Amino acid sequence: MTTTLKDIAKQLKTSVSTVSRALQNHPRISAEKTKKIQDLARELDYQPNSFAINLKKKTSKTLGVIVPELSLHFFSEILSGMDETAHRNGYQLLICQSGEKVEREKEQIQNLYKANVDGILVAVSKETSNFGNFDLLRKKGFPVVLFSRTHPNFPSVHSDDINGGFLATKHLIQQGCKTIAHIAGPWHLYATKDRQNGYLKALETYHLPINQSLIIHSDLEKESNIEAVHQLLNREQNFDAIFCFNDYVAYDIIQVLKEKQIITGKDVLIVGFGNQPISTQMEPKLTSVDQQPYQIGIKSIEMILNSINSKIETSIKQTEILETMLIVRNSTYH
Amino acid sequence: MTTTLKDIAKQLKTSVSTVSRALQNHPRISAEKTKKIQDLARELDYQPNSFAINLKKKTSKTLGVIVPELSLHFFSEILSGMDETAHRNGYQLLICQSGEKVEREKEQIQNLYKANVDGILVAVSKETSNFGNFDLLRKKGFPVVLFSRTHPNFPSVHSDDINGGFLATKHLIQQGCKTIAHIAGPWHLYATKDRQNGYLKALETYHLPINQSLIIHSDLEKESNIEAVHQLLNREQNFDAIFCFNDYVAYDIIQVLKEKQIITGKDVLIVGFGNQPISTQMEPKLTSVDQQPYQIGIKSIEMILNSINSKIETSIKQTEILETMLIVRNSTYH
DNA sequence: TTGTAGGCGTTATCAG
DNA sequence: CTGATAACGCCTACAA
Repeated sequence: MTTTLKDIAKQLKTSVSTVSRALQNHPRISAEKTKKIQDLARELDYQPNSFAINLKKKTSKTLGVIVPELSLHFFSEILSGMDETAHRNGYQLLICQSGEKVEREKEQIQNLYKANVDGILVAVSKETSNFGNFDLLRKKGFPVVLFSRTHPNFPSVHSDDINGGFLATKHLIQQGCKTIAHIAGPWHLYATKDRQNGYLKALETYHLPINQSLIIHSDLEKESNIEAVHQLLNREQNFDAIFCFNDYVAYDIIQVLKEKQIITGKDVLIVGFGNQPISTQMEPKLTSVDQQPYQIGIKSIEMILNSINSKIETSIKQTEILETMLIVRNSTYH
Repeated sequence: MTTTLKDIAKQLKTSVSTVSRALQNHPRISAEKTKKIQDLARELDYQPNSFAINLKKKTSKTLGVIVPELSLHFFSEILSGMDETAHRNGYQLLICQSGEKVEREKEQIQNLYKANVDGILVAVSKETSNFGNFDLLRKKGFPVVLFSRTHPNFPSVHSDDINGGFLATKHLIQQGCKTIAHIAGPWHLYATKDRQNGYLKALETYHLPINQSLIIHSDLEKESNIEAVHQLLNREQNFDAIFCFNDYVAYDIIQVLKEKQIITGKDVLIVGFGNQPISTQMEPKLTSVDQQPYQIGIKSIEMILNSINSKIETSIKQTEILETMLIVRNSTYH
């Protein structure tokens, strides 16, 4: 049996409320009695029942987090930052994954809501195009923060992908490249537009022609990536660089180039995005844009705690955009 | 305001208990009334208050999980399996990390315990040598399952590292290697002993001499790994293969060999352990022992649910050992 | 300074 | 079939 306030009260022949107060160091309880109570509590290894406290206080000090895929390094890095920050603030994390399925995502939102978490953070699944679920929550004044995979209508934390795309492309231009291709992601991801816009902006800024046939969209699956390079290779016009939507795309691309005896970093320069572990593990090491996932985690928690703690209208649209930076490695540097 | 049973009762001029029963499809409530109540509940978007239910039922349908590092792929893969299985069984996961610190681990155990989770799963931190915290919990009859980083006195789920080491070494022997070095992990990890024992067993089985100077321990940090190869290279006697404690060690080793113009897969064969993404991303691709982390996650949850649901003494020592298998790639195959 | 009483939202027991 | 009533463990006016 776990010990309760009542147990302590009974043993000390006092009342539950006195015990409760003593344990909270309430000033109006005599020092003597307080000590006695606290000692006994320690002795009996008293643990306040969180259910009762939650019920009373209507708060669980728990936040729900939904990620598409727990095992994607980018997300686990974010979670790491979240965990750190949440704990520093006395919160715990109820973490679950959507598996990139809208249905599952919806279900998880329900679960978390039912579990009475104090707020929900989510990186939306690839499939999600309808944000009704989130809107419903917000309508109820329930704190929601989107991170990484976001939507302009919600409080969000994500990296500055536009500038990331710009930096990547600018770097290629400065390395002397004239014909820079871009393998873009699927349209429904916000990041796709942003990275592509950064790419376009750099071309404009440095007065290079924009050629739509140099922009190829991939659904990010391996086959699609390979198909994308082939498309580029089959054009009559040559290219001397590729800015890839992410590091995994870059990896796949480079494998194909290798087969064709095209040397990355010399014949063709490649830049990835995400600065994932793969970028330093592959050969050649990949120049990539860092997104500070750990920081994304920290900022997301801070934002939601902010909206939980301020009784102010939580619907103020808030967006935190984290700086991206280019990490130069051998794939663009000979 | 969120709606409660009382609200519904009031509107329908009935009692709270009737509403409660109707919502649970209790057989002794008239079909008509049940329908009316359920309809209104849906309309008002009634959500049962989990705090109250938990308080009443003394169970939270929540499991606590502690991992050393959320962003290590091996663990996030395990978590993925856990999440899947937990949800299928109606449980949620409170996930946190120890950062490989005993202090932090202890704190997290306390947090989870206070949060009234129904059980705790943990992969112990590297620093942990004293299992007192876990013993305390077990003494109270509190369900604890260790996974991956385990201890023989507790219910555990981990991979068959002995056989993994055996398979890896046997493979090297069958590839014709005669002088096989082993870069082992730090002693306090159980896996270290197991993998090394597997290695020794294979040498014995195939009648190869055991040479202690071929076994070098590393603390798994990069410097330590590099130091380890150097030690091997400086021996008077040559070696033709290295079985590494894990894939990251293998990666570091291979980098050093490359610098020395020693060709992996030809001059020296290398086997890693873990079959992590890095093993297919590096060049050459690494032969490695797969540990089925996703399965570890599944089995761990099943084990703890088992001990939660069976009122039988939870202290039955239980151990689930998952099969390992060798994945052959270019680092041992020319 | 301390105790009593009521309530948080649900469930379960016991009458009716 | 339905409705009080108590209880889960804790907190907090309000009294004393």
